[in-house]
Amino acid sequence: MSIDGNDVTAAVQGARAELRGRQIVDAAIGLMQEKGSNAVSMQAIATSAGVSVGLLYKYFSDKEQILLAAITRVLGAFRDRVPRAIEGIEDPVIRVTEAFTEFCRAVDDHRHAVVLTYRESRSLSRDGLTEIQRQELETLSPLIDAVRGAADAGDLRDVPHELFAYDLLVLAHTWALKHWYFHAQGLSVDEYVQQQVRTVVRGALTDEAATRLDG
Amino acid sequence: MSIDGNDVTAAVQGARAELRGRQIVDAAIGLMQEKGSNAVSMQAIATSAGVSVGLLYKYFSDKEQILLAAITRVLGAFRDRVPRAIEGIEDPVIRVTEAFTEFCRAVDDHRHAVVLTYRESRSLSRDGLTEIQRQELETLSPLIDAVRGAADAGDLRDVPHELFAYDLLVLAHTWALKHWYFHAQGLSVDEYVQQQVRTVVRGALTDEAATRLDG
Amino acid sequence: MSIDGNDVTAAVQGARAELRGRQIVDAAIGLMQEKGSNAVSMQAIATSAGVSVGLLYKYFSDKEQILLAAITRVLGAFRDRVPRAIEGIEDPVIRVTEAFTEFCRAVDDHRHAVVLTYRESRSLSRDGLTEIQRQELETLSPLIDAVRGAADAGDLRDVPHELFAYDLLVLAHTWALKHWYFHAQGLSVDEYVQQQVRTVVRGALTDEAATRLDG
Amino acid sequence: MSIDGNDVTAAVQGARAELRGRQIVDAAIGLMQEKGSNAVSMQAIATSAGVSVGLLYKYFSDKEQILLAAITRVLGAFRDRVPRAIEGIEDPVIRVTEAFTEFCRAVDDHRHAVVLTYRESRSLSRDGLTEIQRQELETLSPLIDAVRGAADAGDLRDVPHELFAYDLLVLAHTWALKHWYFHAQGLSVDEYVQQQVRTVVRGALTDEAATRLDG
DNA sequence: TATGAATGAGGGTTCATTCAT
DNA sequence: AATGAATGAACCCTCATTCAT
Repeated sequence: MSIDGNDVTAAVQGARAELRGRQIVDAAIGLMQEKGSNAVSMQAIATSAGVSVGLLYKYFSDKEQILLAAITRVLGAFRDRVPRAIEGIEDPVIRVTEAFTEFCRAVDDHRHAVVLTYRESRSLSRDGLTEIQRQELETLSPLIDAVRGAADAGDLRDVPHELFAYDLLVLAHTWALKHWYFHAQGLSVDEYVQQQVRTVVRGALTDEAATRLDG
Repeated sequence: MSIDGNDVTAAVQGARAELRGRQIVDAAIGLMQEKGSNAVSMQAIATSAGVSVGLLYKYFSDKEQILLAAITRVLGAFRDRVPRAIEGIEDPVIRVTEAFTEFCRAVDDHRHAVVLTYRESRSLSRDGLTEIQRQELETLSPLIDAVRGAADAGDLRDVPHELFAYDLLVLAHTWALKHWYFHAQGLSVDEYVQQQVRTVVRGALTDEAATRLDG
Repeated sequence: MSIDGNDVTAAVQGARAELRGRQIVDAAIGLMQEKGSNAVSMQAIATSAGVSVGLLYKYFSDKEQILLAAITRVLGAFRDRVPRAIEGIEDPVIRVTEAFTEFCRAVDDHRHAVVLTYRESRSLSRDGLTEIQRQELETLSPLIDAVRGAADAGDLRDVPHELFAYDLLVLAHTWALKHWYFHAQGLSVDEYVQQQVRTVVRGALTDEAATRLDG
Repeated sequence: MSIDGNDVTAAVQGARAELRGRQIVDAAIGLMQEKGSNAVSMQAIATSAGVSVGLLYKYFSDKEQILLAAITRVLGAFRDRVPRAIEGIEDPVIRVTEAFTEFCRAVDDHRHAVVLTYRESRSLSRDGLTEIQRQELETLSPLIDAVRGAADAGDLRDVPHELFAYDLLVLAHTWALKHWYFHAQGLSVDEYVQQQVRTVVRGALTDEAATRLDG
């Protein structure tokens, strides 16, 4: 089997198309981070991506789709990184703390993008908003699993699993949302994680599990 | 001490001016609550406040000042309500839970405005943003005090006071930010508070204090 | 009864508003006549009317409303002039010829506007189009009345009344639509009318009525 | 005479070029017919013709040329169909009625395209417009011939030949331009033709010729 | 010959802000 | 003090046209 000219052409075009889409979304994320959301005009995205306004509409049907793609990219990273980080870890408690840790690190890597998720989501249509919320729930899912694992192992006090998992998610987001505060306190992300583990995670554990965590 | 005619006039004018300012900010908050912040145009604020567009600019130099005043008012409510709610309560643990509870209820009363604070903050000027952050710290202050009180009484595990207080603040905000989620779960604000107390506050207490909370 | 300041103010404002509306529609008609329909941009209308783009939207909700108002103005003139022109004329045949004559003269006075009606009507929404068609039927109505009058007097051959009236309307429009042709033939509007009467109207009459017309 | 390889190539290319041009114009006409002329974008024409946008510009220098070619094709059909339809008919009066009938049927086959001719003509350049007018006169020509034939045979009252012929042309166009009206009246194209013949053509005939028509 | 990605001027529309009254 | 008519820059989006491949 050989690859003929058309296939090559198609492949090249596909690759270029992908590249363009990435360029545009990157530009959008970049702008959203540094400027007020108002500044994220199609013109600004085009300029920042180094393409024309018209081309934007070849790759995305309208502005909302660009926003959606940008947010999706960030949330996708969260969804994928957390399960991978706790792969192979046996201790249910460590699975929880490591899931939270990785989530916080992912947030740290996309700090501005997380902020923009909170800021831009309401400028989406109802459908777009629903889609983003669905994706956020996907990022919650690995946390819930880890928490349930700990609960099944008898390591958790009697706390509502989903709420506890959601708290972990929110407190990971908080690292981005309130970075101005923690930064003023001279806190690094690792210190932040460690303190939150000591404060929130440890508090949800049974004494036995807590001893294991401390040890 | 005598009050002459000019003073009276000035006083009346001052009172009227204050009234006008209040009217305008009320209108702005009202619009923010019910409509998407898209609806918060100067024209909409003017109409809703029952004044002319021109008059808005007599009381506020530009739109940012109105937004700032609106956010300030909401944050002010948080700052004032929490200390008042725990006035006279003796038990340090109950002071913490009640402070948190009141904070959540205040958030519930201004749900959309809280969301808007997160959403609009980056459209403010740097100065405006700094001012909002300063005010947020003021709302944090009563929570820190309550937490310190519990710590001083020996009711707290070894957790960082400020971070713990900040978590409570964030989780109060979360009631507004993630209301779509909790609403889908059929959670009322009181149930939310109760579960968060069980999950986060209880976990920060010593065994002795926890027993007191449960009892 | 006296007119107080507010009434005066309101009256003045009302007059100014009316003036503005007229200005804008005049500008729109002017542009539509001389340029291709593409050239009738909101910017062009604004410039031609001597106002800003923004102001256009204070008086008309969107572009379609301006177009609609322009067409309505022209059709209104047709509707009003024809009945007035045949007021007091007794002879049913003369009423028909005079109605047609006046219609043609009205068309001649608004030649370009008639052309624009044909040209722009399809850029309207379905509702707008329906409205224009309704108005065109109003301009047809006096012609139908005149034709029926002649028919009732026994002056008409057996021709379908409405179609005959509609033919007269169309042939009046034709003076505008095909002016390039008649102009090349050196025909004046009065000569055009006279020839059409001889050709179309006379042919619809009974011999007796035709003799009366010729006489 | 010999045809060498290059000639063959050139001939094939010429044929292909002609085919392409036809494809494109067909697509343009098709779009004009079914959609509002809004849909007639270069992209839409290309897609509908099954070629690329770029190729359009190999065959036509710009959009106006495509529009022009499309209108030309439609008018060409009118020019050709009418003489063919009355070929071999002897009676001068029947030649007139049949010419009109065929014209109306041709209009009915291209209803939207006729409307578009009226609508788009002013968006053409002056040269383009002149060309269209010249072509319209070509479609008038067979009607004039038929009318002159009837006049020469003494079948016509004293009516201006050209104007009468032009009226027939305009009333044929009217079937398209005012289709909304006739459609609302439940009129088919054949009924329309029959009524117009009774109203307009019959009225231009001498009594003797009219009797022949009725018989 | 044929493609379609890329351009950018121009379209309609909104809205914070100003100023004559 | 108060109005609201007026402004115009900026928004999102479309489409005729070009050109590297």
